[in-house]
Amino acid sequence: MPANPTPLVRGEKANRREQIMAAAAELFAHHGFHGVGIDDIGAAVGISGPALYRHFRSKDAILGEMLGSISHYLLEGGTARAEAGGTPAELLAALVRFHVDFALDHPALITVQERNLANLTDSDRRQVRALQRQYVEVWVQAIRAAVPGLGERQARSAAHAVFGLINSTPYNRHLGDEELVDLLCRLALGALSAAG
Amino acid sequence: MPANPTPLVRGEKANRREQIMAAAAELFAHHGFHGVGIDDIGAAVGISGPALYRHFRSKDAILGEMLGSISHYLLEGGTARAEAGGTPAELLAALVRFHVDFALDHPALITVQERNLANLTDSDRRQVRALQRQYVEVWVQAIRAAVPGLGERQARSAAHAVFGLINSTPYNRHLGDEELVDLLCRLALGALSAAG
DNA sequence: ACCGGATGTGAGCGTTCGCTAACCTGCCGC
DNA sequence: GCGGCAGGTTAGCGAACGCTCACATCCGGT
Repeated sequence: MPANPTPLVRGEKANRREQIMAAAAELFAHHGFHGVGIDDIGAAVGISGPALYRHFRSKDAILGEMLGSISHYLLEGGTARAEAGGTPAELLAALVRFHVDFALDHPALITVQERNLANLTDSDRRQVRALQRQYVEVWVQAIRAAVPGLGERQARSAAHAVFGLINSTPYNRHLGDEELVDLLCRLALGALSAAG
Repeated sequence: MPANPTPLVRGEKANRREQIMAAAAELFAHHGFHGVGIDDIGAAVGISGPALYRHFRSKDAILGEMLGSISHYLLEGGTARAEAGGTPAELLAALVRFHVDFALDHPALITVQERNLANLTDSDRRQVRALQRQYVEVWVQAIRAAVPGLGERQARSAAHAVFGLINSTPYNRHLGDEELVDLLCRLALGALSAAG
């Protein structure tokens, strides 16, 4: 039945961990970390219950790796744009666009990252927090460069607010993707330019 | 020991339900609905475990009443301002200010309302959703009146985005209350005025 | 041909959860 | 001053949870 047997199957097997993480993200986003059982996650990828422990050390480890890779991706993308050069306004627009794209491409991940930080192991939470702080710092620098007359703390608050603005939309899609990206970018940049 | 014995004590007893709801809100906001046990809530108000069932029918009922009263309060405050008259810009500013005040006065409530809708009973969720829809509608009308050239769906998305902006800040308070209220109002109105 | 590691299953463990039951206590109205 | 009710306690039930274990299966390399 499968047209291209080995490579696709092999690909699927190698991607089991990511497949599990994607399913878990969806479930965590909808019901919360403690509202999802090991069996639910297993069922969502077609295996059942304890088979997950062939791929992850624990349920906490799934969340830990999920949030870890998200914050890593965001920080990397943010610093890359910061180092790319351009005017302050261009950099800010690039950061906004980057974050918006991520939020709309991975609504479940953004939701989990926003809501389930407190459910991490202590050590996982420390790591994720550190990455998040660095990411916020990239934004703070960009905001202060583009919007004159803003203190560091005000810029930090504004950054968090803009994250909230962007992250809130994933599950409220009344608009087409293209139009929504455009609207969110305008809203975010409009907010920031009114901050000074 | 108590200075004014009867009235205060009686007041406290009459307020037991609200006292429980306030403690539960804090716990739900931090750990998620399923991450909080009946015993945790009891301990937070100085009684232990099953005594809660003298005041609430179930754990779900606590969340249900909590989210119900929040959405009721928001809708009431929103419609009151909508009916108060004034220019479209003034109305929008009043709505923003109202929502910001609520978010900063009751950070835990706003957080729970944002994150734990899915944990409600089906019937509770229907009721809360209905109230929320009406509240959003108040905003949609106000936004379209104040910002020309915005379709209904764009206005709805913008409203959700602004809720996200405002609701995100409760636990990120680097600024004093006064300054934060001011900043959030400017950000929200700046975002909306850039939406057109 | 066969062995070994990777992957999955089902049973079942100890714990925790939401909730009920039975009982106790102090206060208010008669 | 006493009876009843509001509000609290502890014990414990049944279910669900995270996780381990012993065992089955499949598949690639020698």
